[in-house]
Amino acid sequence: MKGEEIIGVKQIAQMAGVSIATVDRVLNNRIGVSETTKKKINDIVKKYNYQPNILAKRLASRRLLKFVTLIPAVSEETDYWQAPLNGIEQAEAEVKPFGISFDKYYFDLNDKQTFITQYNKILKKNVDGILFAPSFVEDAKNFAAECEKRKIPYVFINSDVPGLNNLCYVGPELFSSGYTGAHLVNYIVKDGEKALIINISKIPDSLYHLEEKEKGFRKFFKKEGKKIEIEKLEIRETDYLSIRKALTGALKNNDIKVIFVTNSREFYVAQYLKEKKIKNIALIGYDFIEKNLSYLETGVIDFLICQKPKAQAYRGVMALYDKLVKNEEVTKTHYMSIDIITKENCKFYKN
Amino acid sequence: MKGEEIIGVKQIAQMAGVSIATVDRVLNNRIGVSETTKKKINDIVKKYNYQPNILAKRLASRRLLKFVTLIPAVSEETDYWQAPLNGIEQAEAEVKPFGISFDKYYFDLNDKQTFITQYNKILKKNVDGILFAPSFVEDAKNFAAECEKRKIPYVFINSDVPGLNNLCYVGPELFSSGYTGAHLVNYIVKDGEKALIINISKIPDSLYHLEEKEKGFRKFFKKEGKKIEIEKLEIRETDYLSIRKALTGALKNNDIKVIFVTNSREFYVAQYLKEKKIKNIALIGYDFIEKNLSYLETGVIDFLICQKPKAQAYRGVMALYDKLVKNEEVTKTHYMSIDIITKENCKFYKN
DNA sequence: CTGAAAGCGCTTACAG
DNA sequence: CTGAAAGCGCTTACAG
Repeated sequence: MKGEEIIGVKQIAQMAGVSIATVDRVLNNRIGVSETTKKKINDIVKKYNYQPNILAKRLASRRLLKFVTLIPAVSEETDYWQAPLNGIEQAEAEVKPFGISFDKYYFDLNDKQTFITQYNKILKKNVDGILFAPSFVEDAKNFAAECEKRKIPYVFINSDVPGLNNLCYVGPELFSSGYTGAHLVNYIVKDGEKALIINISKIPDSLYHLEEKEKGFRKFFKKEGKKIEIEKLEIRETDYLSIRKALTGALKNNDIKVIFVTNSREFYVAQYLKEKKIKNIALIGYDFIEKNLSYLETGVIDFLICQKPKAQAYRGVMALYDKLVKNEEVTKTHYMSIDIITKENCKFYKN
Repeated sequence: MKGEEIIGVKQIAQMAGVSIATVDRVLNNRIGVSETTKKKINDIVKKYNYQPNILAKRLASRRLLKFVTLIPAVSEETDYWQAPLNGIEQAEAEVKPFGISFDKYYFDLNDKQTFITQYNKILKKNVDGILFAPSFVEDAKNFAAECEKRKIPYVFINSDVPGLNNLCYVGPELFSSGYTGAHLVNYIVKDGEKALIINISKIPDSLYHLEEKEKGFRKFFKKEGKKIEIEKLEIRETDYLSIRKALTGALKNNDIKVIFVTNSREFYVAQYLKEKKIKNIALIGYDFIEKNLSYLETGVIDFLICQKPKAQAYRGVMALYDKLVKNEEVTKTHYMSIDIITKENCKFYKN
């Protein structure tokens, strides 16, 4: 910090009166050094605040690392997972020169078995770090257990599975995102008026996540002492026709002021509102995906709550890198910011 | 991309039937290579998509780079500039191992002369890249001209000065941030009701920026065809007493529904509203600074519009790095996202 | 216009 | 338990 001389292994070796090979052994906690020399070297390291040159380290080390990622495939239904994939690729480009290679695996969000098949493939390989989306909670736990058996650090993105020894989690804090959504809703509904929460999903595993958001949403009004009416609609299909039918039922003879969709499927609701030419219902939902953006721009959707899926994956990979290459401590939980996107600021948003 | 062999200077030299020194000359556009060999080498580079190993490059190059930054000092009045400083320091830590050292200079936002004094000091040194906040437009232009004379690339953050040959600008797009603010206001005021815009500043140079935001703000209502009344208050002092007086005048016998402050000084307005126990006026302003946050948390301030000042500085430094170290093209204008911060999502925000 | 050699700060066998 | 030497992929003088 105060402009000290920068020293290297050579200088340390000289001062300690040993060879650089011995210094290297101490620096990297390799075995086979007497306690006396070890201490002598460590003292010098401390005194001069020696910082290894990471460039030289990676260049000299012929050891290559293999990172593996396992996330949902981009599907026709949603291009959401394109963003995390982009984040992985950005990280890949950045750490490639440091001798790290990537293997990318994908599973089908509608087919739990594909997740299992893929993780079994991964476990057969020689990998140094894993990043995955634990979309199917139980299977994710099994995968995690296998990783631990093999002492492979693993990182979660997008959703967390508490109670495991993952290196870290990078993603949203769901409760607060629902809570934030409620604040926005609060500018739109008045006392006595109605809001409608809609959960659209056919994967049982995702219900937990949706309900966390819902809890946050409800908590806001409880805490603020607002007397709005909250209705709820569960839709267990993800095709427009089913959703259309459900909405027709729910909105009939009903004076809903605002709809809060707990995941990225609000484009279906928007499609419905547009089709029926309903203009006096505000709509808030999640995620910066193509289908939502077009409705945001035309004003059918009022707010999108987003959590930088690209950055999630990028940071997740970098956590593995920090741990395995830089040997740094990693913060276990890294919550993303809760971003509020409107028609006006969306063009500046980096998803 | 398709798992080709990774080749290095050695392989290229071998294939071209020359020495690696010659390859190096071509790769780095140094003089003294015949056109024939140059072409031969470039063809191989292209054919194998040779990517230089940046680690080895920096390690081998004994050339050190000096980056200089010139930003406002953190003052009693506002800790805003702490964030960009943190961003610079983060970038510094990251690129230090690549042989880059930093000199940080500061000026007083209330004293234009300090900016001039500092930049003259900088110009006397041997520097390779400069990042600065062009708060005083004319003086910034002079500084920029000197940089160009010396062929030193320079980057702007926080506010732009169009028409110059800066390497890039990283910061907000002001018009759109005002426009976004208006959208939020629009949920609060109804037709026929009143909004108040307040510009608080005593630096004439900053007025341009405030007015850009104001233009965006007004444009929204014009475009949406909303018939709200917009009043405006100019305050040319930045102490509470002056502001208190101005507010008392402006709010007397007036039914303002929402106040939009065009910079970070809304904490003064919040202080006033709190003091006078006025609860039915919503307040929107700029910037994630301590003084605003406390009012945000108690609900006096409804929304804060923020633009990641830390990331601005970080990205600004990295632009110099990309240009000078990686020899990459740099996008000239890099607008930050326009972030909407509420009581609920503020604790997840990374300013 | 071109090449042989040393070196950047580390790690990695190998030898003792 | 320890050291001498080669090498990672580049750049930098120096010599021709």
